[in-house]
Amino acid sequence: MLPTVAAVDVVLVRWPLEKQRRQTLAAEGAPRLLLVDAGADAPICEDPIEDWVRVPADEADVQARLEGLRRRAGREQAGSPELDPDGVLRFGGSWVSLPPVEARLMEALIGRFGAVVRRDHLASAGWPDGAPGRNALDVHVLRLRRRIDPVGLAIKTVRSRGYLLEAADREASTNGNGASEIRQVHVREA
Amino acid sequence: MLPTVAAVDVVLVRWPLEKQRRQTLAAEGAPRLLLVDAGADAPICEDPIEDWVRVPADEADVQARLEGLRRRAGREQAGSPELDPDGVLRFGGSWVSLPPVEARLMEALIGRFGAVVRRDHLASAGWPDGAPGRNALDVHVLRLRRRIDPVGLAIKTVRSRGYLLEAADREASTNGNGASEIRQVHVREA
DNA sequence: CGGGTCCGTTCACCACGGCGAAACCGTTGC
DNA sequence: GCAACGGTTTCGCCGTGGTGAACGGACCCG
Repeated sequence: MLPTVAAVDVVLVRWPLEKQRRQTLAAEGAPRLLLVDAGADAPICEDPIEDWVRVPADEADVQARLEGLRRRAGREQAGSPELDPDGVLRFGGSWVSLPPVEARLMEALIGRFGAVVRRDHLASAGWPDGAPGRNALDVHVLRLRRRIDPVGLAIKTVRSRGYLLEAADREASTNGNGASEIRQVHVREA
Repeated sequence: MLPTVAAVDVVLVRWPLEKQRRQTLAAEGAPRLLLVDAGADAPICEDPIEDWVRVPADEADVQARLEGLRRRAGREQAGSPELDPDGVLRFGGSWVSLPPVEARLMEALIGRFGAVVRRDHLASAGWPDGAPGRNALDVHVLRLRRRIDPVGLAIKTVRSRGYLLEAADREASTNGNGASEIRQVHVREA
C-alpha cells in the first residue's frame, strides 16, 4: 500500500457564504471542500486540491471527496525529502538512517531534488577532501539506491550527465528481503 | 447525451459499469468524469484530472465539473516542453533524458515549437562543427521520435521542408514494447 | 501511364565508453 | 567478534553516435 501520508486536514467551506475564505485558503495552499448551498451555482474548481459537493449530501459521498482531496494534497506536498543532521532521511512518513558518505551525497541530491546533479558535484559533496578511486561514487550510489528504495525514493541515472533524485515511480518493491546489505527501515503507522 | 467539447475532451465513464475503461483512460492521461450510478459507492479520485458525479444530476452541476476538469487538464498539458541544460526534457508531468546530440536537436525544435524547422537548421544545431554523414540527421530524428513518444510529444515530417514538434495525439503509443532501443521513461504518478 | 529520382524511414551493424554490480578486503565501533 | 562502513578491482551490459543499405512513397518527366 501507499506509504501512509501524514494526516492532511481538509477545510470545509460554505459556498457562496465564505467566498473570501476560499481565496485565503487557496493562497495558503490548503485543501478544501466547498459545501454548495442548494440553489447556488456550482463553482468551477481549477485547483486540484479543491473540490465541491452540493449539500445536503450523502455522508459517504462527502467522505469519498474528502479522501480524494487528502490524497491529492498528500501527493502534492509529499514535497522534497528531508535529511536531518544526524543522517536520518525522512520521506512520506517513513525514514532510514544514512551513513556519513551517503548522507552527504543525499544532501547534494536533495538540494536539487528532481533535477540532475553531476557526478563531479556529487563526488566533491561526498568527499570534500578529495575523491577516492574512480568507482567509489558508483558503489555508493548503488548502496544509496538500495537504502532509500523502501522509503519511496529513487535515484535515476542520466547517462553522461549525472544522477537525479525523485519520488519512486511505483511503490512496489515491498518485496520481502531485498539485499542483505540494508537492514533497518522504519515506517510510521497511521 | 452531453455535448462534447472542443479544446480538451473529457471522457464520460459510467461507474462502476466501465471500471476497466477508467483504468485505460487513466493510463493514457485522459481527463474523465465518472457517472456514478445511484446505489453504487463513490470512487476515490486521486488523479487531478478525474472527477465523479452521482447521476442523475443537475445539468449545470455536471457542466461545472466538466469545466473544472478541462481547466485542470489544460493546465497540466499546457505549456511548451522544457529542456533543461542537463538534457532532461520535461513535458506534461513526465520526463526523459536526451543524449547530447538529440538534446541539441530538441533545443532547436522547442525554439520553434509547433512550427517547421528546416533540416539544415537542425543539422547545424545538432552538429555545430559540421555535419557527419548525410543520413545521421534522419537516424537521430528517428531515435528522438521514439524517445519522446512516451512523454506525449511527436515530431511530424513536413516533406521537403523540415520537421515540426508538437504535442502527440493522445490514444496512440499504448502499444506494447516498440523498438528495444529506447528503455527508460519516467512518469510522475498522478 | 511507366520509369526514374528525390526524400525520408528504418534496420543492421560497429566502436567506444559510462555505469552497474558483484566480490573482496581493510578498518572501525559496539 | 560481529556487523556496519568505506574503498578497490573486475567484468560486462548497454547507451551513444556513427555508417551503409534496403525499402517505399511522392513527384517529375517523357
